[in-house]
Amino acid sequence: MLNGGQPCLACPLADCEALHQPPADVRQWIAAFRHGEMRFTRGEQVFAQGTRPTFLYTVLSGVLMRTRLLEDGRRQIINFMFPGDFLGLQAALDAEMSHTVEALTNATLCTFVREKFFDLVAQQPRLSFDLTWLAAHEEAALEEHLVSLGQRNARERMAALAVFLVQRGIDTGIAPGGVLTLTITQGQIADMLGLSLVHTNRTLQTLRRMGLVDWTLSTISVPDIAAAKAYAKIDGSTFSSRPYI
Amino acid sequence: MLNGGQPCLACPLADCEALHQPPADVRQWIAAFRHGEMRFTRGEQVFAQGTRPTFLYTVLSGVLMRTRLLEDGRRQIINFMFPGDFLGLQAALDAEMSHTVEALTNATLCTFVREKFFDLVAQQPRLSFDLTWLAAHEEAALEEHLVSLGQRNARERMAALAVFLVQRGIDTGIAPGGVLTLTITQGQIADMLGLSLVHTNRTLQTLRRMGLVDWTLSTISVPDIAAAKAYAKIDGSTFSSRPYI
DNA sequence: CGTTTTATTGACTAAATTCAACGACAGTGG
DNA sequence: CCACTGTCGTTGAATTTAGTCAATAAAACG
Repeated sequence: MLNGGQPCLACPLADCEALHQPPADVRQWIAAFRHGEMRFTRGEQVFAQGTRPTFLYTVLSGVLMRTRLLEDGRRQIINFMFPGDFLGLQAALDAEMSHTVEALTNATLCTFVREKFFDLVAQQPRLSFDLTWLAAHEEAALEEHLVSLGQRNARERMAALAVFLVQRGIDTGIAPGGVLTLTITQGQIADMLGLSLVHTNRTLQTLRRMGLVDWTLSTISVPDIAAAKAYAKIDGSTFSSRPYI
Repeated sequence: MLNGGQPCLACPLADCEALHQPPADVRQWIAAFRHGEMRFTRGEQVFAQGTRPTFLYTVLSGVLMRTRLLEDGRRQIINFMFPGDFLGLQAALDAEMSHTVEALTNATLCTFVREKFFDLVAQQPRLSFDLTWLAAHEEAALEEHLVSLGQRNARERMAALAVFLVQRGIDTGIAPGGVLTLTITQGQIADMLGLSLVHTNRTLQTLRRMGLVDWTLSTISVPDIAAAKAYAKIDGSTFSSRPYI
């Protein structure tokens, strides 16, 4: 968890096909604007529900999850965060975080000082626009999860989640050959899908037997994405091609 | 559905306590920027899933809902939109709408031309900031709904929804005395909460008998909001005080 | 090699869905 | 004024889905 790190000119996201790459001048501006880099190890919290963090983050590498807790201990996983995602929009607006963010793998984050957020909006409309793009995209993902929890049964939900994770892995270049190496326990799947642990286990076995997913503790892949999408009733319109920040 | 209408200087949202009011110069700018007003009657669609609309909207009066359809007819209501809310962020970024927006009451919307959206971001950082605020707030609402669908049982879900609707009605000044006059059928409640119609009916009766909600076809109120929040395990941190646009 | 976490299984219970009617009510046209 | 139609709400019974409890097996970890 330290500052410094290489300048933006060597940003690891520069190779990412899926992101727009900013022109040189904007890149210079970001290099001056950003605060540094931080590393988090698997299981570490980036920020906690109910706090007002000092920093905002962009994911440079790694996968994280956003969770929300009820007082009685029940936990809902809201979404997973991949390279290129922005963390802390609520904090940017001086609000209390409504959720916790925790690293699922070792992760490197690019840090920004929260108080300077308005400068970004005022001075870099293009970056501001991209941030709005990210927010709209994130909202669409939450919509899709709402559809899952509200309308799909356990098997459909799990198939939809597998497709979502693999797709994001492919889009962000961390799932070579369509195989995403990411440790997710069945307990975490249960907390994401709103199912009990036992039912999650049985459902996962069913999907494996059906040949719809190939999902173990540490890797996820979907042999036939089109078939899985059809099974889970996911419509084709995935919008891709992501902006930079 | 016509243009014109009164200028922003007489905007109906000007009286709304919960919104920041822009300074005179910004207000002038908006008056020139906006396209006009449109009226929608109950049941009319503002835009449809899968399309790229020409206009973006701000809700001046009325209540609307955002829904998402699966091919087989299952429907999930994503959220309800109240005065001050912004519609079409996805469209602003030239993406296809992932959902349908439909008026639940007669509604007046302030219209903006989609192509000019970037001008707003570039010329009015403060408005851009507020838009980001709205997006973050909307995301927090979706999070809360995800928690409902994933972790709460039918009774808790319904209590949480009642509290949410009444709270929003109060915050936007359309629920005098804490009573929100809004026609929502049990079928719509079912589609919001991911429950069957029959179970929705029985759950609603239970909540009425428990005295937790007073919810009929056309009005919603919650006699003891604190008690209902405790019952539904809603934590206190509601963030209010909304920006303008 | 023990310890902890994670996965799996069976038996039982609770929650929610489905199917199938029926009732209440408002609007319409004769 | 009254039958006709459509929407919305309500009820009972049977069924399915998912949750709970309790125990064991299998990996992963130091």
